Amino acid sequence: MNISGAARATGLPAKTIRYYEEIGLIRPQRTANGYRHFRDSDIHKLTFLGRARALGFSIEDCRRLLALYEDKARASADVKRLAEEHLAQIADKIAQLRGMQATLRELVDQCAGDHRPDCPILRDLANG
Amino acid sequence: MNISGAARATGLPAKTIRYYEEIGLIRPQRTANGYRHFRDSDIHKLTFLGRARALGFSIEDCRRLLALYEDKARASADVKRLAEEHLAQIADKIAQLRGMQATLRELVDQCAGDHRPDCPILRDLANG
DNA sequence: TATAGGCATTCCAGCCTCTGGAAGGTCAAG
DNA sequence: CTTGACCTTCCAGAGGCTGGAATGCCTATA
Repeated sequence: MNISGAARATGLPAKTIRYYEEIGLIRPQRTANGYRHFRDSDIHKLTFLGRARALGFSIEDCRRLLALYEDKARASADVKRLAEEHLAQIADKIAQLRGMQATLRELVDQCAGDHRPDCPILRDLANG
Repeated sequence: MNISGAARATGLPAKTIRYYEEIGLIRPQRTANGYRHFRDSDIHKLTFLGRARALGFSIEDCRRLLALYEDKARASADVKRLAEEHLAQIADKIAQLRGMQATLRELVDQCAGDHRPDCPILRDLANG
């Protein structure tokens, strides 16, 4: 399977697949003409990566997850710890966004939103 | 006031202040020796920028907000629209994070987290 | 006056994760 | 033999800083 097939099979853009090879997440073989050749195991890994990325894991976390995935003597505790740390980061981000959301929602609700210049949003940004 | 004073006054790192000048958000004067000189209006703008960034507005949004802030003939509707669009983006991000959170939480809860290799998290990543 | 230190300046590189585009090689169909 | 769809590599840019190097200025003290 060449790169466009791998892209179709995994849902990842070809550019992204090349990038993942460049940073050493996958090592597809090459055919005589220099084209990448993706085996089933490469497709599996790419799919794995796509799902892990969709769950918000960083590339470095993905690298670790992939290593655990391939290590048949892994401890599930190691996977769980990674996932829990990531969950904590997600929770942090959500909390931060909710803070912004609450503040901004309040300001927006107070703003007349008409042709006049007076604006509580700008006032708040200017004066705290 | 020189750059370290401006940094203290606004809570922004000096590096960030230089960057904001580089991209044209502020235009501090220069003294004879080439040092930046920050007037009160510059400090106000930097403070404004710091608050807008803290609410998650992009740099380009900040540029627009600053322009509206300085335009005494603005319509508050323009500010409100910007803020509402940003609110929508925040809501999108939160929804996306919550999706990840729900999925990952479920997987983590199913994982024994012990010394054995069997792991629902990896299974899910591998097989959907 | 020499020196030390703490400021300031500019410029370049890197973070993260791709994404777009240019310039060129390869392959199958007509 | 050409066309068009692939493939390759390499370079640049996105956003928003952040770190570091090399260099210059200013002030205080010995």
